[in-house]
Amino acid sequence: MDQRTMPLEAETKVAERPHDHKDELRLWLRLFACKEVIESEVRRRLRDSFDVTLPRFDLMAQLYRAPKAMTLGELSQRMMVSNGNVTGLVDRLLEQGLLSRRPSPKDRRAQLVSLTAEGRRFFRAMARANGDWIGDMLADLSADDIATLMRLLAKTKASARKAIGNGAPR
Amino acid sequence: MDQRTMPLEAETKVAERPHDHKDELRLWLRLFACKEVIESEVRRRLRDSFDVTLPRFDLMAQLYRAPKAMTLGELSQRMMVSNGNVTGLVDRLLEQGLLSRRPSPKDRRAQLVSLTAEGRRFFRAMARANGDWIGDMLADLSADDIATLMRLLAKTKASARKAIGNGAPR
DNA sequence: AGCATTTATTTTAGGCTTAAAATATCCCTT
DNA sequence: AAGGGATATTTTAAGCCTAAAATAAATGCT
Repeated sequence: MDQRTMPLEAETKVAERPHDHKDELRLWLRLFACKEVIESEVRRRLRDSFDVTLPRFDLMAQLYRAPKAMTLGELSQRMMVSNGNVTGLVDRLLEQGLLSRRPSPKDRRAQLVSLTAEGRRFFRAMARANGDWIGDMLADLSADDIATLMRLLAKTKASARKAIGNGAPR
Repeated sequence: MDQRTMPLEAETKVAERPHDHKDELRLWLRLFACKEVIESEVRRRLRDSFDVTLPRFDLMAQLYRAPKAMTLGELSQRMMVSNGNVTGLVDRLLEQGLLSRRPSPKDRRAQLVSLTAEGRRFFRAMARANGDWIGDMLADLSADDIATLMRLLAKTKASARKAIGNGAPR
């Protein structure tokens, strides 16, 4: 990388006298707390108003926005959760009559799931409420605040991915 | 609020033609995704390097930073999780010898838990590693970026709390 | 003292989540 | 066509998490 200034500094920075990362840690804690406040309220309202959990809402959102029926594998990828997780969620949504399931015509291992008519209606109602809730909760942010946050959170995510290895492996 | 233009607009805004809150929703999704990238990596590394879960790490952090031993109730309040949750976490940490437990001298219902010497050693090692991980993951953010994010995330949290009822009930 | 209320904790029932193992099927190479 | 590796899904075991009910002890009121 970039070692135009003081090669010795570059060495000692990591090995000898690491910073305490205090500001970064505080930022991480604040990010987490911020997300926690919003998420826990969304979960509570989904439960109270619709008797539904956030994971089920997320799964339905994926299906609602998808142009076609999806396999469980596609669902688990898009939701960024494990396969086994999706199996259970789909089972429970099937029981509720919100999803339908049919074997994939191309692959006998796979199954295609999609929302039923009732599932679509139900999701639309939830999505509208969810939009209102988020709009309310973020109402004190100006358009500028939102734009700045969008930019800096994208930068944050990119930085993390880079350090992790996703997106720019060392 | 600000109604210098078109008082009618202000009325219809909520009741009749609510905005779709698209920007707010996108911000919420990005905040969530950002947190998810960092958190899942921290969980993975805690497991791989220390064979420990994030909730156990969090619980130990509370005890480490506290000046005195704490009751389970205090723990659950500070961690913002349910009482029953703490019961299980404490059980498992006791099994591992990282915590000790004694009856409260003042209240026979309550118990005081604190880190054992081994628990303190172990937590210090984890905390150091955790600080390094977060420092690495957020390395591309400038001091300015961090300051701006701290400010706007505080504003975001305040806005959400206000809408929820915590901090400025309607 | 006696009784109701509150508080600290545990238990219970149910759902979410993962990693790893097990199944079933597909696809490619020979 | 037969075998071997890849892929889609389910199962399993373990842990996290909550709300609500159950216990046990403290507190307050009369």
